[in-house]
Amino acid sequence: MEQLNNISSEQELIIQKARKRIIESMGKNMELYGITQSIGHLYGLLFFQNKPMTLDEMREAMEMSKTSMSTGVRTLVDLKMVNKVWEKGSRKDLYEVEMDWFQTFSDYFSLKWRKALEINLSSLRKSKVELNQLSQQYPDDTALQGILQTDINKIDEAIRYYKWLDRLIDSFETEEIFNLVPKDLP
Amino acid sequence: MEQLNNISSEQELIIQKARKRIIESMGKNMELYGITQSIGHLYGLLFFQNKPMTLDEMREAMEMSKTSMSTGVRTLVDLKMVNKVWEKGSRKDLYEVEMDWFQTFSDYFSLKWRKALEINLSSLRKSKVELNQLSQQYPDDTALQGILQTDINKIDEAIRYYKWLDRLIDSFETEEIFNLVPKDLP
DNA sequence: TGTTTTGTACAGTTTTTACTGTATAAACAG
DNA sequence: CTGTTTATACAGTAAAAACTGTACAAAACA
Repeated sequence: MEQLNNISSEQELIIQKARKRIIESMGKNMELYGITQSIGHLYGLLFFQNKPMTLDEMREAMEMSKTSMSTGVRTLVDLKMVNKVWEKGSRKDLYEVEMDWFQTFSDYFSLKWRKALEINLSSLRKSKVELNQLSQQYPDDTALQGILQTDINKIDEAIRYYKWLDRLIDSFETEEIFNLVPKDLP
Repeated sequence: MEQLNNISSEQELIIQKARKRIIESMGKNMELYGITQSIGHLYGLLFFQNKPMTLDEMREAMEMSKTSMSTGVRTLVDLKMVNKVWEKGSRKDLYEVEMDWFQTFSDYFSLKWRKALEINLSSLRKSKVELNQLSQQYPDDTALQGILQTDINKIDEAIRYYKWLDRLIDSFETEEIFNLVPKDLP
């Protein structure tokens, strides 16, 4: 690891232990971000690396295959948790963590939430149209109307929720959320 | 399904199709809530059921084992997405969905986020103490101090992020979030 | 109390996901 | 252009998760 060769091994041990605690804690909790424990661990490793890392360095540190490092780091890049960086002279790809966790957090949940929102909202609306058409077709069928009204009410309530979620996501994407819930207390 | 026997089979078909689209859409997106597709599907089934359901009814509708229904519905109850309800006369357990999706959403993410927050914050603080101690022990070792400062800065930035997340979760739990991002636009 | 019904623990099976090693395509240096 | 290095596609294997059926314990009823 980077400049740790300038200090005593006793000191290094303490630092490594302190880092390891955090890295493993990250690894455990990264399932929240839908990533596996070992990819979470990889993230933690990159977090404390003070320079960009190559796939071979990761492979060595993680004691895993290069293929796993390649797919793992790609996942992290897709989630914008890690960035690919360029360094002249090196023909290896280099990666480093995105240090802005506020950004990472809002990127991740914006992405996931919006994906679910779009699919669900589209289904809800399509079904609502069909039920409304059926309703207009048999306006005097009270049994039918009762059922339809129940379903349409549920759909409307769901749509109401998704409209709210849409605005919440907007507040993440525009960073308005940091006005509403400030990064630091005054 | 409940009162669907009072209407023509042609009408029922349209309703079932409309429901099915939504249920399957839910099933697909429920992985966001860390639940499997079939449990998501079960949730969707319960969503359109207009009365509480027993395990046996679920098993029949889902064409799955009763054991799976038992574990599946238990997962949903743990996540507060489904409630166990009591009905005199029946000695079977009955379940129905929590219809307040705002509540479901904030319960789920409060729970998950807070769990991760507590574990990570605790590791970060513990490691920070150790690094600070090491720093005070060798105040003149510039190589060491450089490394320590870098690590401590990272830890501080992470702590800053978690403090923010803590306040965000608070706003979910106190429902203050609905003042900041209102459920309905005026 | 004994009898019946209901939910779940547990072990075994199937399916899915994570991971590895090799083979190959793409990128680069000379 | 040729030779070398690097990342990844792919097929196979190992590990994990989802699901099932049986067997049993807890609860409800008579």
